[in-house]
Amino acid sequence: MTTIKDIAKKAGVSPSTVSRVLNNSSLIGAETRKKVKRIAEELDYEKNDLARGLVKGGGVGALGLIIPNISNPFYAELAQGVQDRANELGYGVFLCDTEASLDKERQFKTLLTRKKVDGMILASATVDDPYVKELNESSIPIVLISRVSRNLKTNYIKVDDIKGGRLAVEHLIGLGHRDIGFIGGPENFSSAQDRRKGFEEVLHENSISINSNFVTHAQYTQQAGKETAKKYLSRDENITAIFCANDLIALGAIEAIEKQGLNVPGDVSIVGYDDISYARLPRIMLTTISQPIYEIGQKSADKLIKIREEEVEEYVQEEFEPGLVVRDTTRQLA
Amino acid sequence: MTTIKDIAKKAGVSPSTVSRVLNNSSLIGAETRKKVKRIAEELDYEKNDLARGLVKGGGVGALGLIIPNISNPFYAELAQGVQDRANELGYGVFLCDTEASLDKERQFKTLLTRKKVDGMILASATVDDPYVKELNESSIPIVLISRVSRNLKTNYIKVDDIKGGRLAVEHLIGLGHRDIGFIGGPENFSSAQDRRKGFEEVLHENSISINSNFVTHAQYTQQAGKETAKKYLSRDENITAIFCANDLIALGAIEAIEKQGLNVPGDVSIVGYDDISYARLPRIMLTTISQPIYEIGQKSADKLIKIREEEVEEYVQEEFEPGLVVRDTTRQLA
DNA sequence: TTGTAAGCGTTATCAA
DNA sequence: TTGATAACGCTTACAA
Repeated sequence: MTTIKDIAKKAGVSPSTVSRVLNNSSLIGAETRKKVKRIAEELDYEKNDLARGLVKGGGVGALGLIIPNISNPFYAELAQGVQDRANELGYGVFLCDTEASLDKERQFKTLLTRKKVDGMILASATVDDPYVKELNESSIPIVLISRVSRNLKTNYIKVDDIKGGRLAVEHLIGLGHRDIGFIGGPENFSSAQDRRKGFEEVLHENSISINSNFVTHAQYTQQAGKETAKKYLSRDENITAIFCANDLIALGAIEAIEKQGLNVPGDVSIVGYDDISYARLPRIMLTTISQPIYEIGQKSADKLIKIREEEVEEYVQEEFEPGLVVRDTTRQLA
Repeated sequence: MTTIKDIAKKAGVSPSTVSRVLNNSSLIGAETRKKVKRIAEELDYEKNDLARGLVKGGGVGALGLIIPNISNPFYAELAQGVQDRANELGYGVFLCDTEASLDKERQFKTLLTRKKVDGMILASATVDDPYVKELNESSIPIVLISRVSRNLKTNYIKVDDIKGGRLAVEHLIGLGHRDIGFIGGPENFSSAQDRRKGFEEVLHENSISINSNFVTHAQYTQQAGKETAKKYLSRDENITAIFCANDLIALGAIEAIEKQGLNVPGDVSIVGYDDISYARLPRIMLTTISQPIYEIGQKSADKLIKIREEEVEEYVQEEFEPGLVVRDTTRQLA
C-alpha cells in the first residue's frame, strides 16, 4: 500500500507537503504540486480514510442507514437516494436492515458508533425508545424519515401524509364512492395517524359518516391487509372502496377480495400508498399515492453531511408533497 | 467521547492494561479486569474501530457489497444475507449500488479501498474489466457472486445454472410442451450461458429440435422480456411456452402476451428464474427457479471474513443447488 | 512556500 | 501481571 511517506520520499519533499497537495491547499508551489501529483498517480496512491478520520476527529466518511427491510421496495428506493448523494460527496453508506426488530436497531446504534459514521438516517426508529434520545444528544447527527417524535426535537424529513390521505379519498369520492373503508398502519406511527386523519377530514367535508367497522389499524404488511379486508367483506354492510395506508396492505386486500370471487376494481376499488415498484407491475397496476422517496433519501444524506462538514446547527424539518397515481384498481361507481 | 485513556486514568492503570482487559487478554489480574470493565461500562465506552483498524493494519471491520440494483428484490435478498452474517461477526456492510454502470463499479472500488474495507462481494462485476483483476491481486479479498471469469482465478459462489435451466425445461416438457422458447440474459454472462445450456440439453435429450427464432439473448430486464415476447408472438410459428432466464424478463413476457389478448398460462406457459419477491405476489404467482440467494449472501460474508481474520489462503469456489417452484403460470398442455 | 513535530485512539513490543 | 514507548497514516500548528 502506498502511503503519503512513500510519495514524499520519492518526490524529495516532506509528508506535510504531500498532504497539502493532496488536499488542494493553496499555499503550495506550482511545481511541487505538479510533481507530487504525478508521483501520487504513478504510485497508485489511495487516501486512507481511517487515518484521516482519526486525526480529523470526525468519522470515516460514511453514513448509517437504518431501515426495517431492504426487500421492501420502498426502502430500497430510499437507500438508492441516500447512496447516490452520499457517494457524490465521497461518503459510503452502511446498510442496516433491522428486520423490524428493536433489538437490532439498538445493536446498529453500537455498531455505527464504533465505525465512527458521520451521521445516521433512521427510517426504522421506534421513535420513543431511549436509544434515539441518546443518539439525538450525541455528537453524531441523525435525521428521522417519516417518523416524528412528540417528545424529541430532532431533524426529520417526511411527506405531508394528511394531504396524501386526502388525495386518496378525494379520488374515491370523485369516482362516486361513499362506502369507503380504511386499513392503516400501526396506531402509534405518525404516518398512520396522519393518513387516517386525511381520510376522515375528506369524509367529513363531504358529509359522509364514518363507519368505524371499516376503520382498522394493523401492521404495514400484506398479511395484515389480507386479514383485514377479509373481515370487511364478511360483514353484512356495503363497501365499495378501501383506502390502504400502504401498498403492501393494498396487495393483501386485493388478494383477499379476489379469493372471495370478487373483482378489483369491479366490485371494490383499492387505493394504496407509497407507489413502490410492486404497484407498477403488470397485472397489478395499483392506484396509489406516491412519495418522492428517492429525493427524500438524497436530501437526508445532503443535510447530514452538511451539518457535519460545515458544523451548522440548523434544524432540518422538511415536508415533501405526495401525489396521486391513478392506475387500474379504482373505477367510477356505476 | 470516552477513550481508553479516560478509563485508564479513572481506574488508576495504564492504557495498555485497559486495552488488554477490553480484548480479553488472559494475562490480567482478576481484580483489575473487574474494575476496568465496570468503569468502561460507567463511562459508556465504545471501541473506536478507526483507531483499531489503523494500528492493526487491517480494515474498519466492514465489507463492501457491489450490486447492480438494490431495487431488484434478488439483490435485496442477497444484501440481507450478507448483512446478517457480517453483523453477527461485528462487521458493517457498505451498500454499493452501481445502477449497472461500469463507471460506478470502478468508483466503488476506489471508495471501498479508501474506507479500508476487509473484503468485497462483487455481484455486479463486469468480470473482464481490468479493475477486477487489480482487486483480485490486491491485499483485500473478493468473492464473485454468480459470475465466473475464464481468465481469472477468483473466489466465487454461484448456483448450478445448467441444472436450473434443466429444471425449468423438464417441467415444461413434463407438461406436454414441445414448442418452447428461451429469453436469456446478456450473452457474455456465464449465468445466461449456463441457463441456455440447460435449456438446450433437455431439448436434445427429448429429441426436440431447437427453433433458433425462439432463442434470444437480451438484458435481464422487464422491458427486454416484453419486447422479445412480442416478437415471438408475431411470428407465424407455434409457441406454447417460454423459459425466461430471470423473473423480470418473465414479467415482461407476461405483460406482452396479455397485451395481445392472450392468456398466461392458458395460451402460453411461462417459467422465470430467481424466485424474487415479485414472483410470489397475488395475481402474479410465477412458476420459477429458486436460488438460495440469502444463504449465498451469508456464505460470502462468512468466507471473506474468515479469509481476512485467519489469513487462510484457501480458494472459495462453491456451487449451490437451484429448485423448481411451481405456481400459476404454467399448465398441462391439453 | 516548505519542513518539523505533535497528536488522533488504539495495539504491540519490550521491560520491569 | 503491568507499564512505557513506539507505531499505524494522516493533518496541522508552529517554525523556518
